[in-house]
Amino acid sequence: MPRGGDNARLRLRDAALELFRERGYDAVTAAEIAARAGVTERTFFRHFPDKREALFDGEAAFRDTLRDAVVAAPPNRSPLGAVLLAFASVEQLLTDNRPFTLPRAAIIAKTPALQERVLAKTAGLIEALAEGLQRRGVEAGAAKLAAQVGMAAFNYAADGWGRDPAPGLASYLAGAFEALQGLSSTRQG
Amino acid sequence: MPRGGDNARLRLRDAALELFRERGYDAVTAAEIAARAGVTERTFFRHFPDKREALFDGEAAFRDTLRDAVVAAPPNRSPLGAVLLAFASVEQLLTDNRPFTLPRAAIIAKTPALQERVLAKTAGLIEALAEGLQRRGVEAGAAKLAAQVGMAAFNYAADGWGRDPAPGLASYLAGAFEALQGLSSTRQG
DNA sequence: CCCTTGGAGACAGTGACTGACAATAGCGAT
DNA sequence: ATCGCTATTGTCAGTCACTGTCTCCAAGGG
Repeated sequence: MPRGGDNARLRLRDAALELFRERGYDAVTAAEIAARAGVTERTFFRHFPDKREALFDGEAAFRDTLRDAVVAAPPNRSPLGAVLLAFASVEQLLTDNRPFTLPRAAIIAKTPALQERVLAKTAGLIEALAEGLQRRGVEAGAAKLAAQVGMAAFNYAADGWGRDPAPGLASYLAGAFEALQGLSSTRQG
Repeated sequence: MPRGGDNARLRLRDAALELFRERGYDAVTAAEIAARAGVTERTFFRHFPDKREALFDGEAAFRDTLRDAVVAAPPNRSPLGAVLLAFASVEQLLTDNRPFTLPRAAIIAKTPALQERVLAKTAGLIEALAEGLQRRGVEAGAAKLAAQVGMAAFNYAADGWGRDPAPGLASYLAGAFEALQGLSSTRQG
């Protein structure tokens, strides 16, 4: 593999995050990102299929981790239980990545184009979860449904976790599971 | 309202659908759509914020209809019950629009960029459902959760309905509701 | 030492979108 | 009829995301 010690892809990713933080996503051109990384615009597009993707590097790996965690869940777990356990198992990973994901979230919150890409990534995660469930013998339709519901529960839990991480993600996930049961009852909290 | 008898927006929408069907989304330029509609490219972008949006004209109205249906559901309904009832109430509307949505779906299935936009529109629908639930007194977090779960159930139901419309959408929605209960049990269907 | 391989530069081109300004068509008021 | 008023469109110029193609160069293997 040519190209000396430094990895152009990493420099591009970092340069993009920096510039987006400084001036906002829309006000930064791909050429500027490339310049800060010390390469040409063409090279930027060799590493990332489009400008947005520079902010989502590594998502594929996370996707696979999550899918494998679903497969690895104890076989006596229900579909939804396996998904929630998988989310709980990546708590440490999510915590470690926070210094990177927090500023990223701030940028995304300001630009609709990036929010759209987040939705696409989320859909990819759901698909991976469903695939993991199918490997456990869950029927395709039920797997998709459970994956979607599990993702909704995770979002619900992550919302609380973001506000106060002390109780731990697992605790919030348990709360989300209970909230799910309440959705079918007329009694409202 | 100036401009003779014909509505440029409708012509643009129709022209876009035709051209996308003929040659695929990517191979059609905005200028070509405008030309077939008898206007200039600039006018196209006055009616639609971007090229994709030409395929999603009217979604905002559908969104409002669905939200109002949630609000109008009998007050004794559970959050999830209100959402599912709202979906059932638009069955006729969905059936009527099928001649338009079917070819559209074929185009979308072929182009990732449009699939991403579908996800954004779906997120908008979920938000509208959640807003309707909040107007019924459901707490914000629970409303979002119920809206997401309800949308997942609708997708599950619509999948079966698309394959065999005879039993009616409401019947499939009831089946989805039952499937939801099964997600927490180890027993798999 | 040559030859293969793959990342990177250079260059030109397409097409989505935007801002600014001018032109026109219908409409109500006079 | 005519004078504006306003909504809609045309025109033009420009930016920027993204792509194809060709060339160049560094490393590694024989």
